[in-house]
Amino acid sequence: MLTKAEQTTKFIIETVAPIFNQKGYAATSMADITAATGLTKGAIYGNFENKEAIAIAAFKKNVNDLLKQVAKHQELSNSPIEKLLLITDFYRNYYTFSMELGGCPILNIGVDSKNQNTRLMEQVQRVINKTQEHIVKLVHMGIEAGEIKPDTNAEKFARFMYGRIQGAVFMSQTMQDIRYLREAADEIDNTISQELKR
Amino acid sequence: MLTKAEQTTKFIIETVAPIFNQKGYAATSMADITAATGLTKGAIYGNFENKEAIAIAAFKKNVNDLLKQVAKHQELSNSPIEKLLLITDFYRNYYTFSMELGGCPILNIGVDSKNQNTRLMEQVQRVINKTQEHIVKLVHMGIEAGEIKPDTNAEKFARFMYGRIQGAVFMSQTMQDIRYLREAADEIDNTISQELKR
DNA sequence: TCATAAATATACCGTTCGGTATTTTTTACT
DNA sequence: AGTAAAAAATACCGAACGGTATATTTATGA
Repeated sequence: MLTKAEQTTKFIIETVAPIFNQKGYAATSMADITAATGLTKGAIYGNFENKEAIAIAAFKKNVNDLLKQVAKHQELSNSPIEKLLLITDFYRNYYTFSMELGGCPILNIGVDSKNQNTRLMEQVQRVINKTQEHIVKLVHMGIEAGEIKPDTNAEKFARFMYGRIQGAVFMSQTMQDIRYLREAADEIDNTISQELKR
Repeated sequence: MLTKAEQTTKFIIETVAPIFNQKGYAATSMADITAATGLTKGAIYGNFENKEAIAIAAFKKNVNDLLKQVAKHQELSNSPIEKLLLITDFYRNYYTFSMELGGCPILNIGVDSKNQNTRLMEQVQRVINKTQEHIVKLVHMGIEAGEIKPDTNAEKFARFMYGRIQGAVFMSQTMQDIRYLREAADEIDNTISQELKR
């Protein structure tokens, strides 16, 4: 069972996570946080050391929600190559999904924290590395399972896949046009079936 | 000849352009601006209506520098398809180039201004549309010149090309890894020669 | 050179910033 | 029910925020 403080901490994070994601670290004020939560500064600072700690917790929450959904979507198949296709399939509907988070946290916090907030920046890089390593692992498993060509450069493919998706995420978000994501997903699928599949 | 005020205005823009690009609108303070320029607030506000006007001027300056260089690079050939390849070639070295601007202005200001500063946001969308329309025009010219397959979907290709590049820009900038840009450029070149070229 | 206008500096405005010490309220346990 | 501990509210801090009215300096042209 959660203590009162733990409940409040959770409540604060869940409430301010989309705000930090939308507005960024510097543009989100303590007043924004108290207004959104209905709590006073005393309550906020009783649960967090400072503003940065809230921002980091909010980012982790957003990323966790995101990665959990991506992981869940991959459970629909046991085949490594199918799992890769399920990742792209997730991003086909990412426009709507990310709206609830206040945009894509990787993109938003990545750009926002660059040369600004080192701690947040490190978190972003950690998540990107982790995700790419997951793709690499899937490729290697696909190779072992005989689904994927053995000479595939897994790391290079991971960079392609992640970079292609993030570009589409940025374009869709900025131009408010879902096509960028759909077309990127289709293209990655084509690459998988034409260049990876053996 | 420029008046004193025009010189100062120009000096302010050139000095603060990389700062606004790095830190974003909210995180750049008037104190940052006075410190960087060595001028006082009186001088700044004598030349600009408010902080937003400085931010917009700075963004336009950065974009102008960028687009001018891209345009210049395309002058190396008269062939539409070669011009497309020259655009990707420009982005091969964009990592170093964009460093001087404080990162990619389209990416940085696009993400920063989203749901924050409408005026800046509109500027970003305008620039993206303009650039994509330029790519569309090149494709159409390539078709007319018999260089490009007539059934090419120019708009879709423009979305692919721009989205692919911006994704690589984000990844290279965030992960401080030039490979994303190089590999994206190579891939776009392959697409051009394999799917567009007739 | 001298008056005028343009440009810049100074000093200050009210507000908001992140953060904290203290008081009050609520919770949990005997 | 009473009490100790935990949690939240209040009231405040100094600093920084964007912006402005006014004074001072600098440039310009007769």
